[in-house]
Amino acid sequence: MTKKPYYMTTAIAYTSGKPHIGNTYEIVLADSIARFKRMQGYDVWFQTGTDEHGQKIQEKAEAVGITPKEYVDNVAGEVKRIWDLMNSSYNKFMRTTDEDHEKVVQKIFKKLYDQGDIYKSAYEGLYCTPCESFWTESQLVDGKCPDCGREVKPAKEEAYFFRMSKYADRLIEHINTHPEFIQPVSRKNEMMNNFLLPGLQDLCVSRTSFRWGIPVDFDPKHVVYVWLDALTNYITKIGYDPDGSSEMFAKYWPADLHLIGKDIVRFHTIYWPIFLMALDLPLPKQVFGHPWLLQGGDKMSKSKGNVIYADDMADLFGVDATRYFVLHEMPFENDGVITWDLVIERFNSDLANILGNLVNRTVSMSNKYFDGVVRSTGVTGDVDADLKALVTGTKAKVEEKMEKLRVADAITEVFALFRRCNKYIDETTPWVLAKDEAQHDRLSEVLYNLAESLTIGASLLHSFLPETAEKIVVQLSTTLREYDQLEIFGLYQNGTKVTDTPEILFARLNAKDVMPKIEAIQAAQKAEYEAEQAKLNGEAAPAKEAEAVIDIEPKAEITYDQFAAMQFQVGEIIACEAVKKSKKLLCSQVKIGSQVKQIVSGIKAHYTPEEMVGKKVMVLVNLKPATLAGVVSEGMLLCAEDAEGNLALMTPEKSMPAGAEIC
RNA sequence: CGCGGGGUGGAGCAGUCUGGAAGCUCGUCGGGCUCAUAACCCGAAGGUCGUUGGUUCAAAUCCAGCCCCCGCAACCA
Repeated sequence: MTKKPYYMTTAIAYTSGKPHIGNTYEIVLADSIARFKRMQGYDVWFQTGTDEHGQKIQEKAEAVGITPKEYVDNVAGEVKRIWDLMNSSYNKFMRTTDEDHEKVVQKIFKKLYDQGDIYKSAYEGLYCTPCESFWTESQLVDGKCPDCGREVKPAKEEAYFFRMSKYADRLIEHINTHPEFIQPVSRKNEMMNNFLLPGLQDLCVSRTSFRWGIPVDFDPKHVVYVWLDALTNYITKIGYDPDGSSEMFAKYWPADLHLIGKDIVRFHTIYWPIFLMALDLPLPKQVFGHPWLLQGGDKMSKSKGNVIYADDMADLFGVDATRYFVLHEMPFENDGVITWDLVIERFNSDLANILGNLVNRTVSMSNKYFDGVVRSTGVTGDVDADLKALVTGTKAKVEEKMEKLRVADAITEVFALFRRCNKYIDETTPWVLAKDEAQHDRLSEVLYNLAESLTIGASLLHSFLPETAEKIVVQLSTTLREYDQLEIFGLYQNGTKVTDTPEILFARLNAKDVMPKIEAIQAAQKAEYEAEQAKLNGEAAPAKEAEAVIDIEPKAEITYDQFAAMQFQVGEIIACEAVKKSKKLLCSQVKIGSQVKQIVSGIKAHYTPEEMVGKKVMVLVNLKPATLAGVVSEGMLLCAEDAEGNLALMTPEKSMPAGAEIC
């Protein structure tokens, strides 16, 4: 009987920097699923990789003076190194700069163009360079990019578009008839309500504004834009070809699972299926948008030195402890929290106390009482049945959780087995039995039951903590159990001699010992960041002296009359409060001469209401009143703004009365 | 009325879709035990399930309103 194929992917990592613990979560999660599926007997193809094109990468490479290719080679190597460090068992690490991928992407583009799904037009709109996105007037927030809040510039670009609307109805139909397609289900409604039901916009699938991408072969001015390039990796690397696909493709497609972050669910459940429909290919069976792992309290920031990287964690705690943490702490639907305190707590309580200590005490007792030889004598006790029932029942529970991709819950089930073993030791009190010669055989049976339980437990643990599971069975002088034997109690070879030199699996950690190391890592990170910044500033040496200088777009010349039409006066802020329902706005009562005007300003990020009060500021008085966030504003407080968008109110250099004209 | 997520014992979370005795892990306190990594086992305290109102025999769970927190930045999954 041939094995059933199972094809799963992670998102491919964007090569803009070293992956941190959050990125690493996805690969470990995927790896656990892949290992579990293999144990269940599936023929698993597990693919991951890197997404290496785009304007941002081109710019980053230019900034450090190397070619984009050198840049991505570097980062891709780093990503792969971390994936390998985490012991991930991917079958293929693909890169979007791989030649075979690029070729097929070009063919796909041509095919879609030839059949009319892609057409040439022009993109006109407001462009945000850092986000590489066009926006319409109505999408802007306060006139700025809704994604990043930065300035947008009007731009026009010749571009190819994909006719999304053509397939929208088919996709809606598919989503409605395949409830398992988008997981967790809460994301499904989001997609339907926000994107599908209001009507799909055609998607821009090429760019002319940068070169670092796959060229459109019949129109070399264009490069293929990111999603058509990135998403297709799922098919190009297993042998899809518009001119005839490979056997491998026939075997594995459609994919069983795309594991992705919740932020890119939209691309995987709307654009990707539509591309596939256009190519006349079946859709993947399931897309799972996992939540994020967030740094507790403080935001993750390199400048603060509190970014948690997988390799740092692995240095401090070991690879399996790192895997355990991200898998266990990540809930199914909501974001998870990671702090060093939590890591240490989990490490001590679960890995050292419950698991490591259990293995250690079991092996120690076998050595102490029986010179390491574990033998079943058939002398059972009342409590044995309960132990055996739980141990042999664990497989089904783990399987059930894994079926639903509830990996954290699956691990909890495995640990419930280990907890039960600890309890069993207390119930049977081997040290008491050891004092009574008549209980010799009972004692032997108890230790046999423990060794057997641990073997089964280790086998179930293997998908999640591969190294640890192997270490356990080595200490017990046995091997991991086959999946379909995990419901059978008593397969541990009678008379096996366990190791006489038990190794501590996880040595308990003292926060006092660990924290200095963490502080050292964080300090190093901060120093590295500052060095980088210094280097960047240093390389822009000519500009360094003139750091305070800033150039802005020149505006058209105006006449004196136009200038004179604007009335500026000194205003004194006599009261100020935040505008409710707004993130950015403060509402000030400004005394100008004998009258008081209400003025709303977008400066909440830079001034608190308290510090506003009492300031004398420059006010544009005769501006037409406007309503911002439901509040009337009768003028404008003038500010200077630097390149980062920091604001400084203009105040008179000498004390001036409220109402004084500025001219 | 921008979008989205969330508010459950000291901490981190499950439970909410499909109403029916408030649960898990950690921590705290008390007890037990000594094979083991000061570990393990048992017990206890501790919650008006953000708030107000509604539906119901019954609401953490369904409905309506309100309050508060977080992200919409990046080093991005």
